[in-house]
Amino acid sequence: MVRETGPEDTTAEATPAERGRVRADARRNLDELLKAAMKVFASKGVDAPVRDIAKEAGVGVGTLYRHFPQRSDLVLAVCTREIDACADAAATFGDELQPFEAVSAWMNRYVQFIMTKRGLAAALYSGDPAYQGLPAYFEKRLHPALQGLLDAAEAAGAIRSGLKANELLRAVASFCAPAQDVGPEYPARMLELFMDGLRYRAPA
Amino acid sequence: MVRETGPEDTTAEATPAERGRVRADARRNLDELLKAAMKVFASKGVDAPVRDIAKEAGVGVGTLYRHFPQRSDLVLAVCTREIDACADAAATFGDELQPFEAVSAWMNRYVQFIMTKRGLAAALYSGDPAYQGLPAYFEKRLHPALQGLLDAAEAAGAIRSGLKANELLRAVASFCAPAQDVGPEYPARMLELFMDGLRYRAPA
DNA sequence: CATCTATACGGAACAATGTTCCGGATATCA
DNA sequence: TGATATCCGGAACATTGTTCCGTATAGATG
Repeated sequence: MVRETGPEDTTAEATPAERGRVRADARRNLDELLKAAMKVFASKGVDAPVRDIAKEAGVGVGTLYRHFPQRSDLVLAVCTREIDACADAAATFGDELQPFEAVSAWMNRYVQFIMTKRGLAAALYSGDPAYQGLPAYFEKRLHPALQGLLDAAEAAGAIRSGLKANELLRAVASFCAPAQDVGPEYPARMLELFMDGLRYRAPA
Repeated sequence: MVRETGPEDTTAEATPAERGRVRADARRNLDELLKAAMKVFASKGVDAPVRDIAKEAGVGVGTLYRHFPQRSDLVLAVCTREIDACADAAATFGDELQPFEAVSAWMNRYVQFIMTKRGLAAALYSGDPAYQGLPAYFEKRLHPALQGLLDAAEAAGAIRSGLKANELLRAVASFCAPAQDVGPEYPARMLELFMDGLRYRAPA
């Protein structure tokens, strides 16, 4: 992260990656690392040792740290990637499903995302400044994704009007929070209620 | 934690503490450790190293681990103690203040408790089984504490009726959650609103 | 195809921290 | 005062995040 002080590099190349020249093995390893991290985080939680991830990726720890200078950078990258995947699903559902079904399908996708990211929630609450930007990214990607489906459904008269995507996201996330007295199917039931509520006052 | 397998110990003495005979220095050290832990957790967060706590208590790590076999046991003990302190304050306020003022004073105390235990919230959300019982203890102590004050205030006609202590606790805790766009005085303002709401429909 | 160099890799080594172990100190009792 | 159950201190061990550097190699060049 040290920048050379020559007069010509204030605008252009600092690192090979930024010059667009990345060795093929580097790119491949970065991909392996991300896949491995997702797998290990899913099975052992976000607190899994870095070495486990490196081993799963078939790579040394040095390589891991070359791509992700801090452990939190890896966590961040995985989160970002999964937020993206969830957001991108909206476009697919919007294309392939009826307006209301698209909203419903996406909300289920969203619940699944939230439920598998419990350890991550802990990281957020920990106050580690490395994760400060995540909530903003979460909102930046997921809000428009849902709002688009909502607008389409409202335009089609399939759901009531005046719904705020952010409020739905927050509410659904909140009842996905862990509780000791309810079963794992609880969030799904609550979401069903929610979705029925959405269309209860639909004009059409 | 290993129990000897003799036939006579199924009902009685297993450890000297359970026989009621604890050496004075042991009891004193346990107290020092708790005080030290509270101080260190408050200044460096709940992730502070065990050695720091031992040093603050003027004690070796071995001693710390004798009293708290796991790090989480120490955290647990501190939490329990602070929950107790908060709950016990209700009796004091109930004795010394007018019914409504008692409720108000305790709610402020509760907010203060919640605000200083942010790192702890992270521990809870982490899913570590060591902390599984904490929410139940939280509810067991705090619910009756507030309910008592609420009942007294309602009986005196100082607040509206039908309030559920648990709902108030949950709601207040929820707006004490960290948010990046509000100042530190936000919870206090919200609580003020809440308290005004409490007496708005009071009969007297 | 051979050579060369910037780039990337692997894993040993280091540092911080939770946990265990045991020789020695000491409170308590007779 | 002496015996002994109990407790203490801190060195040692295990795990995990992070750094370092000698080695390997992708990709360019001839």
